[in-house]
Amino acid sequence: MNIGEAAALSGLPAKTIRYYEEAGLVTPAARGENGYRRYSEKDVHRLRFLQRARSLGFSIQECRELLSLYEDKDRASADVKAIARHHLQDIERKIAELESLRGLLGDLVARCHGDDRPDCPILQDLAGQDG
Amino acid sequence: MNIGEAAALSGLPAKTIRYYEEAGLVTPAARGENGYRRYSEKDVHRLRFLQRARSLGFSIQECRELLSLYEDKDRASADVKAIARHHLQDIERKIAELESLRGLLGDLVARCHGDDRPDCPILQDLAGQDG
DNA sequence: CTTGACCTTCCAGCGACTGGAAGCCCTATC
DNA sequence: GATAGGGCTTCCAGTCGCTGGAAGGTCAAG
Repeated sequence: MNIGEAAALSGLPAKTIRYYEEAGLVTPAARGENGYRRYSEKDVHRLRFLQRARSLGFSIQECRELLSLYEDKDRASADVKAIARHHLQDIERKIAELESLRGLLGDLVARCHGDDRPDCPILQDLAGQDG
Repeated sequence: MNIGEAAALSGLPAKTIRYYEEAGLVTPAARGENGYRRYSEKDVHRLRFLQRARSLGFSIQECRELLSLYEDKDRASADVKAIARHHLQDIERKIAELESLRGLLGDLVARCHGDDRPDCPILQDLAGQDG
């Protein structure tokens, strides 16, 4: 099949599939005489794997590692788990950061009366509590 | 003062200050005869404002708007609040996304025994529940 | 007079795409 | 046969907010 169909089946834009190819994640099975990329069912499976892994927030590099573990029938599940746990910690760190921001910002927003007068605790905070 | 001192006082790297200048956020009061940027106390105040706003996660564009409201003594606090609330919603959306990921991924990690055997619920999920 | 810290500009790269231009291929219709 | 349209190709540029580095000018201290 051509890239369009592979895109439809994998849920990835054709542009992204080409980008993944450049990044060394998926190489189409062959090229047609016209130069078109031709994908096999196996390629589409790989693309779907990538689609899912990316939607879980794994980086391109992590996807590479996950794919290679996936292909390795002698892998240790511990290796997969290590990658996933690392990513999970990353997510938790980001959540903590964002929650801290939400706290700070939520407080400022709550304290700003938000009318047509100029005085504003948000700007006061940004300006260093003095203006 | 030169850029180095302004950097130390504002908490921003000199490189970042130059970048903000290019982005039209801060223009140094003047240039010395040697071509060096010269910053006033007011400039440093502005830089600190930016430092604080960026640390709260406001985008460069939002910083631009916040600064212009800050300079405008006839501003309505409602305008400031609108920007902040918009940003807050953005943060909350991101938190929700990350929490969803944390749920999915945490579940997979918990279900993976993580030993030297190859079978792994994480890879199974990525591959579409079929291996 | 040299060393070293500081400053200048410009260019490149990060991550993961995304948009667009220029051009070839293929099919269908007139 | 001409034309229109869609899909495919490549390559380049832009996104966001910096950050690193190269090449060079400036300045104060020893």
